[in-house]
Amino acid sequence: MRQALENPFYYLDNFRQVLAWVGERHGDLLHDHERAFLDRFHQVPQASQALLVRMVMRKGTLFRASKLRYTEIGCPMQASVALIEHGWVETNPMLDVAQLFGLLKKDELLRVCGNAATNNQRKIDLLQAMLAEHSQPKPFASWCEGFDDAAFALTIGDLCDRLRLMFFGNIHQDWSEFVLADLGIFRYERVAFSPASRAFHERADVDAYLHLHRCRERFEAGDAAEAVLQDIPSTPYANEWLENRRGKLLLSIARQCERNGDLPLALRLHAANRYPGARERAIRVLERCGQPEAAMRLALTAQAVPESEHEAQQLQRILPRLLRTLGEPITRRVSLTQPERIDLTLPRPEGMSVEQAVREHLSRSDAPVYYVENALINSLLGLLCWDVIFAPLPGAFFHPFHAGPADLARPDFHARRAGLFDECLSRLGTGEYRDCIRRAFRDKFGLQSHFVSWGLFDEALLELALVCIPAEHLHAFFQRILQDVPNHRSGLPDLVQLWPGEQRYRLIEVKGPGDRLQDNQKRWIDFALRHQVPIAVCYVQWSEAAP
DNA sequence: TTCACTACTG
DNA sequence: TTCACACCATCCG
DNA sequence: GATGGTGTGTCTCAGTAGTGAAAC
Ligand SMILES: [Mn+2]
Ligand SMILES: [Mn+2]
Repeated sequence: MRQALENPFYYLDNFRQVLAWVGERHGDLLHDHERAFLDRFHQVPQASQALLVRMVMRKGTLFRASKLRYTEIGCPMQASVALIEHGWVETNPMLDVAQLFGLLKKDELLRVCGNAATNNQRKIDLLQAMLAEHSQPKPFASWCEGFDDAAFALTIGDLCDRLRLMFFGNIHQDWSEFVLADLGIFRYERVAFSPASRAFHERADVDAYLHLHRCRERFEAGDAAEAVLQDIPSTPYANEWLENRRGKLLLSIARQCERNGDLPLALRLHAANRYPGARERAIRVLERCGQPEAAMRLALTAQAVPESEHEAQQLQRILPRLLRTLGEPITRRVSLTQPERIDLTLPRPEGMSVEQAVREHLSRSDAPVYYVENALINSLLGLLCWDVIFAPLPGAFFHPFHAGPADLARPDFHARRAGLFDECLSRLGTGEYRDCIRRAFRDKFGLQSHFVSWGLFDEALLELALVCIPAEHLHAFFQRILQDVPNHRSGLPDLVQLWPGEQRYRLIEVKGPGDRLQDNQKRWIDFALRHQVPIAVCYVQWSEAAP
């Protein structure tokens, strides 16, 4: 049964709220015709407004009247009149064969094209047959003579995407955020950000975001790299956030060039890209096209000032290989201290992961084991530093549906809040951190946070963790994560075992047959060994052969 | 007839 | 729009 | 065995209706 909201036009209210919000805060970033839409929208009948919003919220831009039946709207033909007058919706649109296929059911398609098509073939094969036969688009009514139905095309989808982007500051949050929040499915922290807060300050930035997004969609849809590249600016954006997005897209396009064998283009793109990881790819491409000297030069440049621990780690593998290629002497790497190794032979569990099997095997009544991966440490960090993470710094929050600050993944995330974080983490030195975490757990329970996984994390585990994990360890964990949130929030071991009687714990990374430590896991292991954090790697073999 | 998958809903 | 694992190819001692 | 790379499944709110294809 569906939950009931008292207002059947709830979605229209939400849409109006976005229009008002954007009009108030982003009015100067709108063109005249866009502002005119905001004004005129309120002047059409309510049923027409509602029908438009229903279309905006649904997938695609083409709809049949028979599929637009809503009790609160009534007759869609009648409601569409005002929308067509304003040009927001087009009636009887031209449709090519592919669009027609999206609109009609299979038996209807067979009626439309009474040719050699038979009911036996699948719909996708029918499309192939019809594509060859009908190349010209036709209006819906011409395709479907004798159908008692009409078709509409939404023409303001792009404008609504723009408004949504200006409201949320990203393209992946959609109109359903409102109703999900109203129903209590997603609950968000209330952040006291200033009324002047907004996602964008320049229209050109909105344009650039939308443009990059379209380019990415084309690239992911299979458009040729060269074609997409022609539309991506070749010079950096002044806005650092957008430049980051440009760099990320260029990195994935250049990697596709690597796969296609276009190494010169890949190298050119990587070399000009400041996005993290691009320099490493440039080194690898140079290595691959037989330029070990150039690869070595770039690798040494990188080693002098590595952009991240990840890059330094890659270089430790790349540099010896390059030295060998160049015939230079290799200094053997000193083998670092290794984590404790556990070898287990277990019966292959059915319907259970290898991590769960090890969890059950190692669990004791006085030392339970939890399968937490990144959730435990990140959640403790998110709870202790809740108020810092949700502090209303300029530009960090600008709508009611944030699970974290907008600059969470930026390099200066920690630096911008250094004082606040220092003060917050200092509580780990006094013992008041436990009550602080408990209080956040109770007060904030269920509120969306990028750091806190409420589902994988209950109060029993919280108490055990607070008893068993020393404050100094928590401090070291948190510092490392905050130093580079996107790179360091992952790679933590699968399991944690807690001995409340002895106030100790250990982390256990499980490796089944064929699995091996990943780079980010190795970096966490190195960290743990440096900080005397008990850590083990558990290698599992199956005691019987696979059936 | 059943089942898998998608779009839609609040 | 994430993260971790499963699996494959290649190279090397 | 070490390394690099690619593909896959898991997430997504839970429940419902519609569609199309496979099972029977
Ligand atoms: Mn894992
Ligand atoms: Mn593991």
